[in-house]
Formats: sequence, structure tokens, C-alpha cells
Amino acid sequence: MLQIAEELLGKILCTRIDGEYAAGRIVETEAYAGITDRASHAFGGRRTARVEPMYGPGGRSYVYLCYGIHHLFNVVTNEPGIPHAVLIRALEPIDGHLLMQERTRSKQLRTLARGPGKLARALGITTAHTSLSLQGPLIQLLDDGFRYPAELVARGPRIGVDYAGDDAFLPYRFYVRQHPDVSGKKEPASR
DNA sequence: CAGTGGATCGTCT
DNA sequence: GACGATCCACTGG
Repeated sequence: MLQIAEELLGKILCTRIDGEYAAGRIVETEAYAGITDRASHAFGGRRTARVEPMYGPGGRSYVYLCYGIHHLFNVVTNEPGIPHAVLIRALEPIDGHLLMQERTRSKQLRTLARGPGKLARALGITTAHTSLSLQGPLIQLLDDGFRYPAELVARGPRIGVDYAGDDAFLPYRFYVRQHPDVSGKKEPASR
């Protein structure tokens, strides 16, 4: 599942919602490791209507509302019964820039899908789109063969999961180094 | 810049 | 009745 989170970097996520097309390349992800992960909504085997899509087959979406404002988009990654998911945190816009700019009311053409809340908004994704196939008419996850070179891929603790105790420190976040569309602070150029 | 607090509501206790 | 897998505006230095 960590591997899937890493492999999702460079993949293309596109939507045709309300008949309008938008697409971007994934540059930041976070893995949520199911029932043993305090940061996961499925921690302890919690199983509610909201979380149910995570218990479904991989290759579908799990979308939920956060802070009453933001819709966060996840990729469900395992077989039925195992609630693993990967939060898609940021995209580099590829197509439909103007549409995404309208949706997010952003002045910027870049960085309008930087952060999970903005990403869902830019793509038009809402909780109405939870538990959908990622090869369906509304949402598609594509591989065009592009890969970020290994030295550009970085890993670190997840964001906004302070409530998760020790699990808040797990290095389950993957991102492209020095990429302008990655959320959070910039890391120094060196290493 | 960094730090802070408000927005806003579905979901679960 | 409390609380977010967030974002942005606003403050002060």
C-alpha cells in the first residue's frame, strides 16, 4: 500500500464532471493503513456508512467532507474487507486550467490543485462521487508511462494528523521534491 | 514572512 | 454536542 502511494506519483487523474473535462498529474500522496493506523478513518475496524467505500474493492474512490468545507479524494487500494486508501494531496494541472481556475476561484493558474481540498474543488469532486470506479465516466486514473526519477521522490510524515499519536510520525507521505504544486513548506534544495 | 483563528456541516458519540 | 486527513484572511513584526 505504501508502494501504491508511491507509484501513484506521476499518474494522471482526470474528471468529466458536469460535462467538463479537467486533468492533472499527481505529485503528492498519503497512505492510510487501515485498521491499525490511528490516522485512518477505519482505525480499529470502524465501519460506518461514510467509511464503507474503503472496505470495497481497490480502484474506487473514497471521498468525504472535512471541516465542513473540503471534499477530500482518496484511492481505495486493497481487496474487499481491507480498508486501505491513499489520499491524493496535490496535482500539477495538465488540462482544463481555466475550468479549474473558475472552480477554485484562484488567481493563479498554477498551484490551484495544491492541497487536497483545493484538488477536489478544482476537479469538481464532491462526496457525491464517493465509491465510484476510477475507470468510469466521471473519474479516471491514467498511466501515460511517465515516471518521476527516484531521486525526485521524497517521503515524510503526513500532514494534519496530530490527533493520531505516534502514528502521526509515520513516513507515509510521498511527494515530488521541489515541485511547485506540492503542499506545505518548501524543503531546502540540498539533502 | 510566521502565527492565529474563523469558516461550516456531516458524522459519530 | 464535539470535532476534524483544510484553507485563507488577517494580524503583527
